[in-house]
Amino acid sequence: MSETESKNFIEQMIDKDLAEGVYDTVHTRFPPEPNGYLHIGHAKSILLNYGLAQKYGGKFNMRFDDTNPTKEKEEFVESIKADIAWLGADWEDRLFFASDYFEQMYEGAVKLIKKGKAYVSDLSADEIREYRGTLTEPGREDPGAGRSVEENLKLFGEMRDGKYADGEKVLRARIDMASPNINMRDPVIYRVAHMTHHNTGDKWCIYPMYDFAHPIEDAIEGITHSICTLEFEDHRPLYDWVVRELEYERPPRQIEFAKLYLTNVVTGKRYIKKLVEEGIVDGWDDPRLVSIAALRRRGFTPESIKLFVDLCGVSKANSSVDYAMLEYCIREDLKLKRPRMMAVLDPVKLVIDNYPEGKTELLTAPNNLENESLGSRQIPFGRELYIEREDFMEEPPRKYFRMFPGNEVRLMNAYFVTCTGCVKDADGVVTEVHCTYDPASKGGNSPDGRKVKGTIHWVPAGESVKAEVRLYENIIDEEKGVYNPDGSLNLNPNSLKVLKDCRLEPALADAKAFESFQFVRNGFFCVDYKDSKEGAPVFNRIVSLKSSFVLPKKED
RNA sequence: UGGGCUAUCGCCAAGCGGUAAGGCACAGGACUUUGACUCCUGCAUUCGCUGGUUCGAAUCCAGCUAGCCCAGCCA
Repeated sequence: MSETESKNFIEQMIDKDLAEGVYDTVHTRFPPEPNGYLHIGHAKSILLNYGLAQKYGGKFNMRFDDTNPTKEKEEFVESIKADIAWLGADWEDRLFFASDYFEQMYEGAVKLIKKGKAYVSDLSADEIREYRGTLTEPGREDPGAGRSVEENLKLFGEMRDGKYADGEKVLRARIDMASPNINMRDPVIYRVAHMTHHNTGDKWCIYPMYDFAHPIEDAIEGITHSICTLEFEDHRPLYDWVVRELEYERPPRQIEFAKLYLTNVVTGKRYIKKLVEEGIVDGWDDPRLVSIAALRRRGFTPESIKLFVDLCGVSKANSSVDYAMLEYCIREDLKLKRPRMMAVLDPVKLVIDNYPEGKTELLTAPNNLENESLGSRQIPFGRELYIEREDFMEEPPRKYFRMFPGNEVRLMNAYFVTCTGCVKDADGVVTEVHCTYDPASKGGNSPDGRKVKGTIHWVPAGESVKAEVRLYENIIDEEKGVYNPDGSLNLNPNSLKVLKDCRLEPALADAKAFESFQFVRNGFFCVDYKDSKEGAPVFNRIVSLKSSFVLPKKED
């Protein structure tokens, strides 16, 4: 970090810890439960934790918080690892599973029992809820709280040995049933669950709860700063209680920050599930979603997501970041990196009447004017081309600089042409635009120094490749907001537009899956990996340009 | 309504007692082989509200108000 940049509140806390000698290093971790796919919100946490370790010359661990086998699956372990690696967070050789610490957690629980700080309860889940009291009334003591250390030890051992059915007994921490913080009212720290665990198989039938397991996981790994989201603030006293009672030296410190929310996108798992099940989207990686896999498929880069997360900042204020900020980040990242190619999304034929019939020539086009290192390519040019339908108007509005009868424009990287008219079908739809060219203006400049106001893109009619292009918009209706009054989603009926008759310049025919390009005036596009195998590639629009789709306003 | 947390421009966000950074968005203008990009310019006499302390307050104190989180044998 540069000296001039301000530090976020977490960095300030770390600086203080380091200065006071509370810790002499920084060790962070990202601890997802393998119960679903990662999304943009997780990216913030991943990049924050990884970035902190980097800035302070410390370490970053990857850890699966797999303490509840009823929710977890192996497939999520793999997808999460892939997403984090793609984002560029490197855990080196430190990939851990909370379930690998079950023995130590068990020993910790035994230690608590021996200290009189934990006891076995016979209460049912419903009874525990009743005994816990409410937000305004204190709880009552659990009948099991009176058991002796010996009896607790024996019972807990029997829980481990499988003597009890699910829900029959739990282990509770003895803290304070009257605490105003409900998390401190003798929280359950172990429950019975006869179930096969993805990692430990059938070795265990009791599993630790998050509040007990997490601080132990952090302490075992030597984590210094355990960064989590705001909803765990109330759990911090319990976190501190666990590491204190278990007498860890240099216990980790929990720090909470606000989750990242984005405007006009669906992040709720149950809503995404519904969209997938109802076939509204084509899976958890549908480009309209903001899962890491969806963003990747759409063509977002790890760099753009890093930029985005950095621009959003870190604070404790709940907030929702404008989607436009994400769009800015991908444009910013790609604009100098990727070639600018010509692709006509809505083609109409352009005939150059004074260009020799049968003649073709190769014209040279720079791949990116702002980045010479991207080189150049050759494009075949001939008498018949395709241009964008919106680039011709028989009766143009004011300030329209493109094709209209009598007007001269530049065909990008090619020649000046003067529009002479058009041909229409019986319904009045333009089927051909006609023009004449100035052979002296090859390359796009006239030797006599005359200027044109408009430049339009084109592809050769004969040698262009036909392709499908998918334009994605937010799946949520931006005007109406995310939810309907009844709680259902406000879907945007135009969230996906498929253009089947697009024409690309020949060089685009060989584009590979995930490869991205700038289409002149139409934005940034990426080859969809799911459809890249057969025939011409299918392009997903990553993001459009800021305003080039807007036709001139009708003025005067 | 018990406890915890938050409140600075349309959206994020610095600021930590010395007189409101920055980014996104937006609006003008210049430039342009696309109207994009780039480049200029503009954009909070005011920091949820009300009092108080102080020479001086977004920053300290008090009292309000609003929003978020907590009563899983989820994480």
